[in-house]
Amino acid sequence: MYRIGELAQRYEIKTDTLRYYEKHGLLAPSGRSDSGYRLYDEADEVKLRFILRAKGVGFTLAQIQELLMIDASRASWACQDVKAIVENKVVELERKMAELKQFRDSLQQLADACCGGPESAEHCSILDALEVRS
Amino acid sequence: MYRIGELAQRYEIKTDTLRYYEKHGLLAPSGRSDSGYRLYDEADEVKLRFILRAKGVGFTLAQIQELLMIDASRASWACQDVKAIVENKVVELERKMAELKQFRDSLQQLADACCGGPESAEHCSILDALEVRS
DNA sequence: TTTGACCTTTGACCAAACTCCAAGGTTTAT
DNA sequence: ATAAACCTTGGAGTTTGGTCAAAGGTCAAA
Repeated sequence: MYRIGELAQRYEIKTDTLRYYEKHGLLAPSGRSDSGYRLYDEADEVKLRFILRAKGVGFTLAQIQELLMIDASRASWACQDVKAIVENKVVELERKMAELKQFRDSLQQLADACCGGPESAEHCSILDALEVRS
Repeated sequence: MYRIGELAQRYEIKTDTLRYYEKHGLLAPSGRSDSGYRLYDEADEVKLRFILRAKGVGFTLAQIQELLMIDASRASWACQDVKAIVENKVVELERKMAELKQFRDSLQQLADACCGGPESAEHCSILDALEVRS
């Protein structure tokens, strides 16, 4: 069982952030010490990792909370419902990936076309690079 | 030349958002009518599309402003500098894409493994799905 | 010429996701 | 036994990115 400071330090977040997650129903410590200190266990840590990864790929805390609640109560859901929700998220992620890929390809083409020398970048327009390709 | 309402409507944003972008140095209309109405031209629209696309792939307005300023003053930059900046952005985008891909693959595997039937989803854990694969 | 749909500005307000502060209790090392 | 480094709560403040409202000016159609 870890105290809040240890968990925060290991994931490079503030203790305040963990308290914020608790307050907003995302991650409650599984216990408290006699003196009232929050105590987190391995399962809490798994949940935290999930939260941080999901946040990293652009989900809002509200969306993450939804996923966590589905997961926590999955015994009372039907497989087909969970599958549908997960497949929706997959579609959402793929849309995001496609957007990112287009953006990257455009910038990559600009970088490739740019001589990279010491002369003026007059013709290296970032706006133009992102304009043409749909 | 379009007025603020027309441009806003075409990009499904609020007129207030365009005024906000102007106030924060992202997009100023290229002119004003006699009566003081903002007038946007084709180049402003290109810039707006850039802003919306960049925002769509997760850049903050501050980062977008930076790119716009580099673009606007590129005549006074060296090719190598612009190329370096653009290549940095490409790396950033690729990191994001890799994260997204991992997340999607994990969820996809859960969806694939899930029977999708009417029985309890006890064994379809979203947290578990995202846990193992690094 | 007046009604309705536009536009202007200033300034307040909002939600999300933290982040900090104050006042105090706990633990641990010396 | 006392200082340093933790922890508690409650509440206030911050940043980002808008969004709304008030009070008024403009313009086109009937």
